[in-house]
Amino acid sequence: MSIAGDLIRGHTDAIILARLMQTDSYGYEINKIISTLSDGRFELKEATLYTAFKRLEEAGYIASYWGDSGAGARRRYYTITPAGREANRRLLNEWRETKVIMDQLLETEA
Amino acid sequence: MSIAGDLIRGHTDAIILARLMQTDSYGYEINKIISTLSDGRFELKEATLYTAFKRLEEAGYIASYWGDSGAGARRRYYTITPAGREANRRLLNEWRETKVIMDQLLETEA
DNA sequence: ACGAGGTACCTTGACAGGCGAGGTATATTA
DNA sequence: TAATATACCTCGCCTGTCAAGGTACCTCGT
Repeated sequence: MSIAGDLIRGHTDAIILARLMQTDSYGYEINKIISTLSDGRFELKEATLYTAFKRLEEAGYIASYWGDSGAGARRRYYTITPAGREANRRLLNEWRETKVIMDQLLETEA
Repeated sequence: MSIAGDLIRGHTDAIILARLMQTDSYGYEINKIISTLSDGRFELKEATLYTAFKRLEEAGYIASYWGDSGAGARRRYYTITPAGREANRRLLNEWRETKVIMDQLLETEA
C-alpha cells in the first residue's frame, strides 16, 4: 500500500524540516531519502517539493545556497534556520497530538 | 493544543465512517461525538461535515433518511452501507500505514 | 408575548496545498 | 549519439477546508 497526497497534506513541511534537522541537503536527495525511509511507499512529487521549499524559505524556516554537484546538474542546498528548528519542534508535537486524536476517533468503539 | 484542518485532511471520511460503524447518527450529533472523543481538541467545521456527507453519499458509502427530532429541528440520519464498511476497513488500514511511515519520516535520525 | 440560546440543516465563494504536465540543463555510460 | 540519471523549476487544475451567511424549530426565563 502506498500513501497519497491528502493523507500527508499538512505534514509536508514537517517531513522536509525533519530531514534538514539531520543535515543540509538538496531537493533531489531529500526526495530520495524520503522514498528510502518509507520503503518506497511514499514520495513527495517534485512540484510539491519545490513549492514547499519556496514556502518554507519565505517563512524563514530554511535558507538556501548553491553547492557544487558531484555528478549532474548544479544543486541548491537548503539549511534549517533557528526559526526552522523551532517550527520542527512544533510540527513534531502536532504530529504526535494528531496521532493520539486520530486513534481515539478511528479505533474507539464509542 | 488543538489540531487544525489540514492535519486531518484526507482522514475526514475515515472519521465519519468510523462513527457510523457504531450506529446510525446525524450531523449535529456526529460533530458532538467527535469533539468529545478528541477532548475538544478537534472538531469538524459544519461546512466540512456536510460537504463530506454529500461526497460519501454520492460515493455510495452512506445513505440517509429523515428521522424525527427529540427537541429542535428535524434530523437527517445517516447509515453506513456495505460499500461504506469496506471503505472504512480500507481507510483504517491507510491510517495505520500512514502512522508508520510518518513516524519513520519524522522520528528517525537517519 | 418576546428574546435568547440551543438544536439542526444547508450553500456559496474564497483559499491553499498537492500534483500532472511540461520545460531546462549537465554528466555518464552504452 | 542516444539513453539514462542527476537536478532544478513553473503553470494551471483539482479538491478539501472553512468563514460567512441563511433557514427553521423548540424551550425557558422574564
